Amino acid sequence: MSEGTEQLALVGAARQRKSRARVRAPASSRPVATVALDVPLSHLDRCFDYLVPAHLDDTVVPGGRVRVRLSGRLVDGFVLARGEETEHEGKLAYVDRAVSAEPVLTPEVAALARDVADRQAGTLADVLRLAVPPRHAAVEREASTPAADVSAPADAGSWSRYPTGPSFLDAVHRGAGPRAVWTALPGATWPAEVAVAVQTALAAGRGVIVVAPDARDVAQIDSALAAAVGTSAYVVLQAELGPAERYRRFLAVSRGAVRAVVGTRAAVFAPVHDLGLVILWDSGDDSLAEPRAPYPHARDVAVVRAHRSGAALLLGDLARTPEEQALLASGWAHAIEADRATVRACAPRVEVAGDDAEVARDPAARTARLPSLAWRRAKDALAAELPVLVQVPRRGYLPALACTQCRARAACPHCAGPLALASGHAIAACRWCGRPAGDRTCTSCGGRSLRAVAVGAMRTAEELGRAFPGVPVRTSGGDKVLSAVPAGRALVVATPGAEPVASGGYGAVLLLDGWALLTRADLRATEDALRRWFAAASLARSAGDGGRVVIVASSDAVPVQALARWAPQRAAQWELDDRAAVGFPPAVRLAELTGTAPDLTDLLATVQLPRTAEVLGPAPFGDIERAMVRVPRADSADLAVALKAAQGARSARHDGAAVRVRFDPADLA
DNA sequence: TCAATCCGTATC
DNA sequence: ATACGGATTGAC
Repeated sequence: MSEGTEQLALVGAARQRKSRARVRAPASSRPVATVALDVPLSHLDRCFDYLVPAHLDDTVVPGGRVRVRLSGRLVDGFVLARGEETEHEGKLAYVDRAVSAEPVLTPEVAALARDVADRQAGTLADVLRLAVPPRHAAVEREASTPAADVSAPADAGSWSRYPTGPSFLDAVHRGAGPRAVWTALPGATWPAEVAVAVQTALAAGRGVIVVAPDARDVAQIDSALAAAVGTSAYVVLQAELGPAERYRRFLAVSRGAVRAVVGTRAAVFAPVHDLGLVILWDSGDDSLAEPRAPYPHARDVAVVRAHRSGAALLLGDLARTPEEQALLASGWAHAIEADRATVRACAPRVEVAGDDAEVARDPAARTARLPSLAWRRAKDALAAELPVLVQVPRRGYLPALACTQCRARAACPHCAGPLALASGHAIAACRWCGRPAGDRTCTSCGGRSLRAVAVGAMRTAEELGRAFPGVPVRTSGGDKVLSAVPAGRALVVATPGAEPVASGGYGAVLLLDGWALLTRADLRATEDALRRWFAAASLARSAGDGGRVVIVASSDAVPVQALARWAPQRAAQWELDDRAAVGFPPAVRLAELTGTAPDLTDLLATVQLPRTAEVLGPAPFGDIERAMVRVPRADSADLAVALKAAQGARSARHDGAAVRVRFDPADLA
């Protein structure tokens, strides 16, 4: 045989093998598989039907993973359904391979993910990447360990401190799907209260999801839950687990072996069976905003999921976010909060050291620029052998422009966006719509001049320590965060969000540089400052036990007064009203579009926006550009549909790069 | 008149 | 991405 004919024979054999493999028959029952493909293209974000070959009949299951051919190349996908019919007019291709017969994508989560993708103008594939962890074949072969049964109903316990608390638990027990915004009383009881709610749903035979912003909060809930129902009644899901363990626990949930999940933001998608309750703790923390496309916030996902599935929803905080206030104002959720007398009994006494406060005479305290009130309260606590917490702002907040007279945030007269001085320009311009703001007056005091607020001048722990000689100093922040400190005389210096819990509570909590948190160049600065103040102040002992909080800030600022009166509800309503007045979320729906100038221009020219839409910009945004589109909340869905359609048209034409679309971004400056 | 090539569009 | 169809172009 010559070399040439040998080659021909080989090619012939290969072709024969191939064609023999092609002689396939469809499965005799439900031969059509509807598949959601893992492709990044926006215009391909829909289902495709494939034929199930007979030999894959048992392994192509709804919720399982397959590999199929799409226009010549092999792509991964999830089977959404098996059926008899297809709507597709043309010929169906066969499923190429059944990757896994493990039904990891439950119908409920698939529908939720579709809903979330639509609301965020994103693709189902992107949401599924957030919702379903990567497969681990070895783990899939293991059996899941069934959870311990929880049959003992929980005692309402400290929930009875809230007038509507017991009725909420009762409604959860009945499976009535109540929705509540819960303002937790200060102190360390909230994890135990979360555990009671979880136990209530579990004892009623329902599934539960608890989501918290970070590993520290998850750990607190974990230990309270372990005490209430035992560690084998639930799983903890967080990113730090590693792929195998993460998938193992995920499978325990998707197989129904475990009914309760505690975790960070991705846990809101956990395929818990017969979901009866979703709890979201501290939803104002921006770790709950997903940083990957399509940027859903765990709060929005939780709201949508509870709404779709009829599960109960509990949004718990020490303060209250404007979004929660909006849910209450619309009547969608009801409030769980203690009456004034109970709040007064649990809260510490909050005192304000104003801007012009007298600085302590003590030389060391003077060096640390400690107001004398703060210094005295700390001294008293230390004398009583109690720890003192000092909250100091982090370095490196974005410098904001503020009114020289009253320190109010400088806002654009046209769209209320933040003003900034571009390098080399003497006139401030709006970062959102780009308009120069040469001749403006401050809306709060009428002042005409602006200045950059130098924030983040962090006082060092050593500096503060010198004001209290002989007292042990502990620091918590950055990459070394303490979760707890023992009772006893100590000075604990922490950055916001990194405050350790003190056993028995702090004798005094000093919130230094309050105005620095308030004047951050972020639209959520006020909300965020309040959340961090309430969180730190909640670690103090109650007023009756001598707990004192000193905040160094202007005493006539509304948020400062809200803290002093321990009235997070009033602060949230005030903030929501303010956002409505200037047109910020959650009073409106705002889409942030970022991309190169040509891409943005093209998208904005293509998109068929709702009539009510207002376009701000594009304006420079780092190396690229940014535009904002805002609509009344009633038109949110129309805006998302319009942006999705425009993105789809662009991706179908292969016109330029995609434009990033984020709705109501958590960090807005 | 026919084939090679280009462009736009769908992808099951 | 790649494949396909229809239109366009260029050589005979």
